[in-house]
Amino acid sequence: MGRPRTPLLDRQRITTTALEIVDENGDFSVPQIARRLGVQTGSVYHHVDGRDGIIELLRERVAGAIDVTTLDLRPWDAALESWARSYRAAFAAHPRAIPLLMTNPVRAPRVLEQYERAVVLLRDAGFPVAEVMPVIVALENIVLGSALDMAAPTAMWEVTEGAATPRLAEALDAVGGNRADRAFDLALHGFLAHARGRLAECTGA
Amino acid sequence: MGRPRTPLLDRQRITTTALEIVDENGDFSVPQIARRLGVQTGSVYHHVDGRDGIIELLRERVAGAIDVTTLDLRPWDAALESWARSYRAAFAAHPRAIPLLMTNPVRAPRVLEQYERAVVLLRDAGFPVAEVMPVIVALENIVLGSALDMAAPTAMWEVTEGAATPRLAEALDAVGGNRADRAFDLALHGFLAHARGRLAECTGA
DNA sequence: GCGGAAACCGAAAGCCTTTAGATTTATTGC
DNA sequence: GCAATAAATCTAAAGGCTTTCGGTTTCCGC
Repeated sequence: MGRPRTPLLDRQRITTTALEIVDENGDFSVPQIARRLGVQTGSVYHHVDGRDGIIELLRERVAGAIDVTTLDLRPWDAALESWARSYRAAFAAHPRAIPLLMTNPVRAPRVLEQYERAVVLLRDAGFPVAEVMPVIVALENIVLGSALDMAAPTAMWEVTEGAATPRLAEALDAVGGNRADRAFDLALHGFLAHARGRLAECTGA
Repeated sequence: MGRPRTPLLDRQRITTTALEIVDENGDFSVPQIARRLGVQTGSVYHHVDGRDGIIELLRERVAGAIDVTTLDLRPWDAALESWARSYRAAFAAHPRAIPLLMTNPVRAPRVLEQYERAVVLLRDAGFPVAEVMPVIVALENIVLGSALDMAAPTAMWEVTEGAATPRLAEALDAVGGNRADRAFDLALHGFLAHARGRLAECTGA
């Protein structure tokens, strides 16, 4: 059959289709993508660096939804909070993709720049050099832990029936449907309050 | 060949071998397990409910290392902190297994009981019913986010070379080799301080 | 002792990932 | 304009994985 007059595939369409399939099934395979695009499996490999390459594209696509402008906000804690919320929202938009994306770092320079800017933000705010990375990583732990919770609700939520855990069932009933959001808010606010305190110690003393 | 005089397989040995392989390779397959145990692939399926069943066994095995007695400690915040540390340490002992374990809830009753006890702990301490689950889930987010960080260091740690992010490189140099631990401590202490404050508001007002 | 259950083997179906060569079309240099 | 090269697709195949099924031998209760 040879080369078609107008290309049937490109990285963008492959990425979009893969994300579609992941949103539906929680996973994808190269043959599935090829079938949806009306193409043979092998053809996909001419545009993409294997299955892992597709995952990398998904990671960039999802991370691309993070709002970069949040890091321009002031004061620093408002910027950090907005960034964390936008970060989490980007993953929340594709919860079933999270397990695929979480296990490898984001390599896109676009994301690395955000970390660079976060460092500058905290240094300018008065944090000592050695304190900056712990703050950023801690925030990231909260964001990713919460994102993971949205993708893989940890146990119990479905096992409430078991009469072996009555108090747990009680506590679960008492929370609305927004348990994930409330937990995230709690962890985020707690962390920011603590960070403000540390900064006051450093600059005030 | 038929049934052997002494069984060659059991769930325990399968679990141990699977964990070994995961520790080495970050993943496992049923044929790999069979080869190590000198057995045909199909035989494994007589002891285990498929590949997913093996993952469930791994999850129970790893979670089994969580120290249950920590929840007996008082006051409540000491108990919570010890529990979180033990929880994290259990996963940290097998970092490469984390991606496999994180994406599904733990179904083992042994773990569910821990949540029941955590609920009782917080209720007794004075937390209102509706506040209990957010506190537990938030703590869990921090623990799992931090565990994930140990398994999949988020970007940058290896990409420091790029001169495009000088301030980031600077901040990275300023932290010792314990970045993951320091971030976890920061998030944990921040969260506990916040929780103590919330409790004071509830009981004091 | 006998019948059924248990534990293993061998083999096969069906999926996936990845690579290689063949074929046709586009592009580029002259 | 033409020849050489590059690009995009197909066909085909190797090799791995998961899971199931039937056959064979051994154990256990009665």
